[in-house]
Amino acid sequence: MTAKKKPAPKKVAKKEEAGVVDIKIPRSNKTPQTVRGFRDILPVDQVYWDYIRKVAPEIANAYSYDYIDLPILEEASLFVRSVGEETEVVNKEMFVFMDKGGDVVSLRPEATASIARAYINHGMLNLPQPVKLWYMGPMFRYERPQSGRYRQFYQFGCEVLGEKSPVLDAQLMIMAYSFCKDLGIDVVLQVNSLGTPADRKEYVKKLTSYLKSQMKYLDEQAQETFARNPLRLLDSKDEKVQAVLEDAPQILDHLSDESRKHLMSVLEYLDELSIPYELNSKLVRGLDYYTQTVFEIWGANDDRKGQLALGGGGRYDNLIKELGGRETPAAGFALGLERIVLKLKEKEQPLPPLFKPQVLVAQLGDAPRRKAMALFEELRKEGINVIEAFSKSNLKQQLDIANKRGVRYTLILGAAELHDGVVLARDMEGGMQETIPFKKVAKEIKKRFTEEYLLAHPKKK
RNA sequence: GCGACUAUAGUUUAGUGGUAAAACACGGGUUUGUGGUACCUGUGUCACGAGUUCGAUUCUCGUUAGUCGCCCCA
Repeated sequence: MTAKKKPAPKKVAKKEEAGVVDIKIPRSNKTPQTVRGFRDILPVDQVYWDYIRKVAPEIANAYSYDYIDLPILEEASLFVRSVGEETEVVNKEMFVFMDKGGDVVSLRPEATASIARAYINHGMLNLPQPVKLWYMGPMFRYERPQSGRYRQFYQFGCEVLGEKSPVLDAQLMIMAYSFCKDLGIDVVLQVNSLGTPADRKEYVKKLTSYLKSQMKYLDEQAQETFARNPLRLLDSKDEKVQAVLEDAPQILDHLSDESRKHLMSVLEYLDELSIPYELNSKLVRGLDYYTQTVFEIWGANDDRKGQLALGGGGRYDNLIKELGGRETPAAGFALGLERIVLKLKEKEQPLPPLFKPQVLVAQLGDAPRRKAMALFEELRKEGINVIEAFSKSNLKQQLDIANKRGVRYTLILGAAELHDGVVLARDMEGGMQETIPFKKVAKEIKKRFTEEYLLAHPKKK
């Protein structure tokens, strides 16, 4: 009576049959370069990433999302089943290859599919619902690089599974909005609903028959898109296409009562909190798993042309079932962090670094250096932002570094000071110097950096 | 995947058919104890490969990479 198990997919007998080849790694005398679309994010740019790494967990924690690490490599079939076979992401942008065992694997092009897989694999349906997860990490798509578009790019995303309440849709949008807002980026949400799969099917039928009557106004490329997925024509940037679409049926007019109610409820929450959004009936998303609410985050002053969405998301009530789990409603969003950084760089006020050195310990000679190192450790343990330049020997260089790093005080320790058991504290702003006994240094420095002191002596710049 | 443009020091740029210049940045120094100014000094196989030429960093072609548009997406 046991249901017949499907025979396990035949293991490919020989690697050769699977097309696995031993790759000879070419020897090159050229200086190595990063591969196309991949790049180093250098220390000068890390200040932006520091803020992102600070704000992302703040937002996630505030809404009770738990962090999850997901593998960068997955079975390629995961994405075919989730993102969709006919999507560009899957059929031409995935980093797919066969590993040495003959398995077809892919660098992840996005994380939602992995989240759904993890939810199923680990029986998260037995946890209190909804399960709220967030992640941050690199994604990979084999695309033509452009500004704000790399083959390795980073996403911050939040996913909520096991609950279909519209309040969660709204809350995800609020989170994405707040993330940008906290970083000082003005954004507007674009919101639409794709309804249930049945609604969507019905609408696509109507849209198709309308577009068929307009075929003569569509160019070859548009016709191709139409053949592949008529919905994709809706967000076309082509003016002619948009002209044709003016009289096209709107999806919002073809939602079932239930879908309409869901959307209205989402919008009411957004209205209540005065979150800026636009209802955009032409917003469709490139991933097949979306149902009901979909949204994107655009820069406040961007139009659709030439501007990239900072992020997007929506509801995917059928995905987990598609992947073999139980029917589980879910929703989520992801933000493109390179694009966030681009926005941060556009700001006129540069972001102040999160670590602001306060004091530099300078030393002259071997014995003073040993004492200076001990002093450095002491101040560090006291929580003072102290820096040093122990590899330098002359005072001039050390003061130069103190100046460039913008510390307020340089503590100078030479043979004379060592002998007297003091340091010379130089105020880098006025040039005033005073001697402080070793034992009092930490206390004195702290005193000078209390808030009252900073208020009375506002920082320069 | 398609189309266009670009490629000279770490960066931004000049320049020339006879093997390169400036500014800024960075390192060192201006008699080994005082920074933000000044002066001196160092740092380039002129992206890579081939062709034309007596000779190419300069002209031509190819490759690679970047930028922009399309496609698509974050």
